[in-house]
Amino acid sequence: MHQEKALVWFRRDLRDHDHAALAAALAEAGSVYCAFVFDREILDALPTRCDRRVHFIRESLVELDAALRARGGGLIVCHGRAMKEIPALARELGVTAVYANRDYEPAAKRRDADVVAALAESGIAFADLKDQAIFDGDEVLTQAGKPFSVFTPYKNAWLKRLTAADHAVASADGHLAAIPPASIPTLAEIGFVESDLQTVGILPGMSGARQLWDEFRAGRLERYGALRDFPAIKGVSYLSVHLRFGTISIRELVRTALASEAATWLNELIWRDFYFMILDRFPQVVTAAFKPEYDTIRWDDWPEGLAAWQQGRTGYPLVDAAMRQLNFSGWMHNRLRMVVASFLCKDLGVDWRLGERYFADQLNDFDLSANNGGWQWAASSGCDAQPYFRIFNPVTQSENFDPEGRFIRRYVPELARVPDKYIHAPWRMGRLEQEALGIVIGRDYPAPIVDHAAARERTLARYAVVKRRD
DNA sequence: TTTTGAGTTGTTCGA
DNA sequence: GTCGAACAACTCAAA
Repeated sequence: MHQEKALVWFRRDLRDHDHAALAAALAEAGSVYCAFVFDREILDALPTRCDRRVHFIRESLVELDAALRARGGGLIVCHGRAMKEIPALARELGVTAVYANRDYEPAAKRRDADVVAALAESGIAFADLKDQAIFDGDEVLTQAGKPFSVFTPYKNAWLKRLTAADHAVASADGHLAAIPPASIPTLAEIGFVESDLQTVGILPGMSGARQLWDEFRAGRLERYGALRDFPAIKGVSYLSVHLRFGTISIRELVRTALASEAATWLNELIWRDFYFMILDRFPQVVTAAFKPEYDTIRWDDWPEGLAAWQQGRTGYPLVDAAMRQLNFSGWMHNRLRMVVASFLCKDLGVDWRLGERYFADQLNDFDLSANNGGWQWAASSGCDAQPYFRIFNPVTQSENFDPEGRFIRRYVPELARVPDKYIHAPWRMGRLEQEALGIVIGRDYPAPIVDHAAARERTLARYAVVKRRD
């Protein structure tokens, strides 16, 4: 296929290297334009006008534009409905094809189908490329040709299928079309205000990704398996937001993980593919349980419980510290995502979808596939082949993964003076001791909102409806 | 078709 | 406090 002029539509892939759609366009077209659309359909649905993700995207676009300009091109940035803007821009530029990287979310698929139809009316081709994932939903299948629903056999098949070509750099020589000077809208121009991105230490763009990646690769990749479960320790990569917006290439991460024999970290990257696959092949998970029988569970309608969880005042220090980390920074350690998700579903008895929604609003790295997969796993309604379901004990998790309470004290400063012995369950302190420390439970820090042992019994009863009955 | 081995991250109990 | 077994008990995926 040869195109005279082509347009690359950037979405969640804000980089100019190792980029499948850009490489394909450069290889196949004489001249390539680049564009991004601030999609009103997405922006208007956000709950507030101060959003770190919009801020992150905007700053990343400035850097992407500069990188493209250094190569003789530049980025055209529109603000409107993508399904109108992209076909209109394609016609205006006179391109014969639009290239984009494939997206697996149901809403994105519908949008892209609309764009394809509108382009077709003008005789313009649309090519979507695999870029977000190493393997698409139809590439790693069971011997019966069906998608996997259990991770480990999926992972084994994924690894068996992998060749160097699957993680090769996507690059091509070609010509970027020159465009007039930068016209990237400010946040104010798209109806948003500045966020505290810098304050919470997030560096956007390819340069921000590069800095984190260099640091992780040089010093921590090898120790990831040993340190990843401790939220007080700098053990993980912190690259999630960059993977979300494509400021770093998944292929580069996989290449390095393989070369370093960093199997535990590679597993996490395979989980990412797994949940892309699940969302692609089972789009009903967006609203329903992956295992349908779990939709017969009756959840409690408890707005005050949900609010206490959201605001980090459940009286369980690790849960509260984790939620406050999320509220403060837009990020939460993965171990804690499991702890707080389990707490909402299995201690408070609240529908996992409400927790999923809160994470969707708060997480800088929010990705529908991974967030939904994680919540369904925590609620036991998702992809987990265990014959029974797990109920995390929030105190035991705290003792195991924040043994000295360092993480707790960082985000729940009112407990700073509580001795290590009681930091995981401060209500166990005697009244006199509480008063001596000046931390009275119920006055200076909440009493536990539920008793875990009792909540556990209620959950066992609540979940009994999913048992097979003969 | 039937059988077999195994499943991200756990908890509790009793020695 | 530590350790190993019991818990619960199903369904996936391959042989």
